[in-house]
Order: sequence, then structure tokens, then C-alpha cells
Amino acid sequence: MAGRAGLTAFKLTQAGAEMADDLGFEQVTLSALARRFDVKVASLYSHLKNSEDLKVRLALLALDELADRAGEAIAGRSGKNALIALANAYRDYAQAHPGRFVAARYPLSDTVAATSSGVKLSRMLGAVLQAYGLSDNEQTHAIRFLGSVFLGYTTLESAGGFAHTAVEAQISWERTLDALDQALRHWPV
Amino acid sequence: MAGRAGLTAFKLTQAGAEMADDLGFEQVTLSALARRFDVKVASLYSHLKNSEDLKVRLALLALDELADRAGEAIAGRSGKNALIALANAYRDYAQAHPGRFVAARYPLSDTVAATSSGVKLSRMLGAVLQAYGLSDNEQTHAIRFLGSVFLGYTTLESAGGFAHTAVEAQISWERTLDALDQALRHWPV
DNA sequence: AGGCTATCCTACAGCCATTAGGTTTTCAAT
DNA sequence: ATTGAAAACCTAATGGCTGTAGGATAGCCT
Repeated sequence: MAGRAGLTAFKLTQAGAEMADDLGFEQVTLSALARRFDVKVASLYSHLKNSEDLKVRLALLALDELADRAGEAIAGRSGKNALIALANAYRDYAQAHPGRFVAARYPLSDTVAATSSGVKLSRMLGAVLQAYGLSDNEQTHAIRFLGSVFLGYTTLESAGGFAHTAVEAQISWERTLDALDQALRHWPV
Repeated sequence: MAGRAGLTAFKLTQAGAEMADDLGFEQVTLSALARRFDVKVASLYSHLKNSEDLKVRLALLALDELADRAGEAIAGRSGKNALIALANAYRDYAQAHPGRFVAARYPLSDTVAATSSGVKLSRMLGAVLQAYGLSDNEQTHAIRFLGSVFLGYTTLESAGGFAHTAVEAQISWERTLDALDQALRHWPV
């Protein structure tokens, strides 16, 4: 026997995130995680409340990482440049970490969601929108609009929804960003 | 004993769709379905290949229904009116049938997807876009853009993503549609 | 050294999916 | 009306996953 595995909730979450990217979010089970650490499943319950707990941790990790990248992307930029940088960070993350990206959409309770990096992300969208000079209420509408486009586009793309047409996805993405900028500059009061 | 249940793949799919809307797509299991028909699980295998088969059938059913409603919505309309009608049909369906709406996003194989009503839906988007006079290539980009917005917005809304701000979701939706129309009318060549 | 505590274990129970192979109902053809 | 095959449904068994209860043990602290 080679001593203890030295498990932590964090290590488990980290490993789960890697598994999610490699095998898919739905393949991340406590059983698979236990196999990976050469440990019995029951042992995981010392570190995780249950399998739901693991999924929530994965969601929070993904939101954290996503918010970090978004923050770096918009640093020192504003206006359309900031918009493009944030959008690309979002899309790049989804492509580099498909499993984590699915995890980021795992439904969280209201209280957990309120303390997640999801709100950070939402505030960053607001920061990017500053340059477009909208009122507070309109900014909220615009944040929802932006969030919808980012989520929808990356979801469709990562699900292979664009793979069947010969038309380049990269161009579609550029058009999408241009269209967004256009819509924001002429926001329908 | 009260005779046979008279199962069919269609009846099972129908019941599964109702269960999805009532309890959530992920709660639709062969076991639950068997309980509902007061039948043993193994009996279902005479009608369904396996549980994956059931999920695919649910996805196809949902895409079918969605395409039907979208088709009715745009009949006799064009331009922004058609866009709004299609968008509302999409959103209404997602709200009325949350479980089916999740099912509609269940990943399909390329060959199955190609024969699904998803392509119908995509062609309807193209039809709506006719009024905006885009080239063939640009229309493909615009279809992806529209699909992204519809999917993203309804996903966020049905996941309760807009419930925390006091700002009305209905207004956000109207702004979103106006913004879409704006972007399409001034499509970035 | 002794003891505490976190860590990890065995054992068990429950739910779900799937397969193999048997029984019963239905229905069409005699 | 009988029969015989196909369809519908069943029992039984396997294996994977989650979760709980309670026991053993390693590492650390005094």
C-alpha cells in the first residue's frame, strides 16, 4: 500500500475539470474520480458532500477561470476593442475547455449563484458597455443581449452546429461581433 | 391484470415529453417511463433500442414541434414582422415546454441531424432573412447569428438567469428583437 | 508513548440500464 | 373454432453509479 492519496476537495475538483474537458462533463462521476485517484468511492465523501456538490464546484471553478480570462482580456481596452477582446476570451475558453464550459452552465441555487464569478462576468459586460453610453436600465437589457449572443454562439459552435456548412465559422464570428457593435451603437432607445 | 398496455415508440416518446416538461429532461428515464405505464422496464426494449434512442426521439419530437410553430408563425409575414413572429414562437415554445426545449438541444449524430426538423428551422431563418437582402454567404452568417441569439436568450431566461434583476424580462426581449433588426438592416458587409 | 482526528476502508442498499431467455396475448389463416 | 407465429410483456441476472453506516489506520500533536 502506498500511503494515503492526500485528497482535497480542490484536487478532486481540479481533476474533475480535466476529466470534463477530456471525456465530457456528464462523464465526470464520483466513481470515475475515485478510479483516477486509485481510491474507493466512499472515500470521496470525506471531501465532497455528494455528486451534486462536485458539479457545483466544477461550475464555480469554470466561472472563476472564465471571469479571470475575461478580466485580463478587457484590461486597458474600451469600446469595440474591449467588446471583441471579451468575446474572444469567452469563445477561446469554450473551445479550449469544452467540459468546463458545460460545467459553467450547471444550474446553481440563487444564493450560490450570487457569490459566484458569474456576477463578476456580468459586471465586466457592463464595463464594456460603458463606452456605448446607455442608461442603467438599458444597460441591463444590453448585458442580457450580449450574454445571450456569447452563450448561444459558443454553444452552437462547440456542439458542431456550424460544421455542416462550408462557410467559415471564423467569418461568422467576426460578423457576429460587428453586428453586436452595430446594434449597441444604435441601441433602440 | 388489465391486459396489455399497448405501447408504441410514439406513445412512449409522447409520455416522455410530458414527463420532461413536468419533471425535467434528465428525469426522463426508462424506469420512470415503465412505472408510468405500469410495465416492467425490460418491456420497453421491444419499442426502444435503448435509453439513448428515447432521448433522440424526444429531441426529434421537440425539433418537429418547434419547426411547426415557427412555420405557422411566419406564414404570411415578412421582414421585421416575420422575425418577431418567429422569435416569439421560439421563445413561447421554450417557456411552455422547458423539458422538450432541453431535449431539442440533445446532441444528434450528423446523419440524424441532417434529417431532423432542425434544418427546416434553419431554412425558416433564411426565409425571414430574405427581406434583408443579404448575399448567400452573408445569409449563412446571419442565420448563425439569429440562431445564437434565440438559443442563448431562451436558455438564459429559462434557467432563471434574468430573475435576479428587477428589470423586466419582457422589455429585454423587445430590445433584443429591435437590436437584431437593427443589426440585420445594417449588416456589416 | 498515547491519543485524536482526518483519512480511507468494507459492507450494504437502492436506482438505473441492458441482455438473455421464457410466457402470454393477439390475430390471421386455415 | 383451431392453431401457430409474431408481438408484447415478463422474470432473472449483471454491472455501474450514488449514498450511508460504521470500522480500521496513519499522521500529528502533546
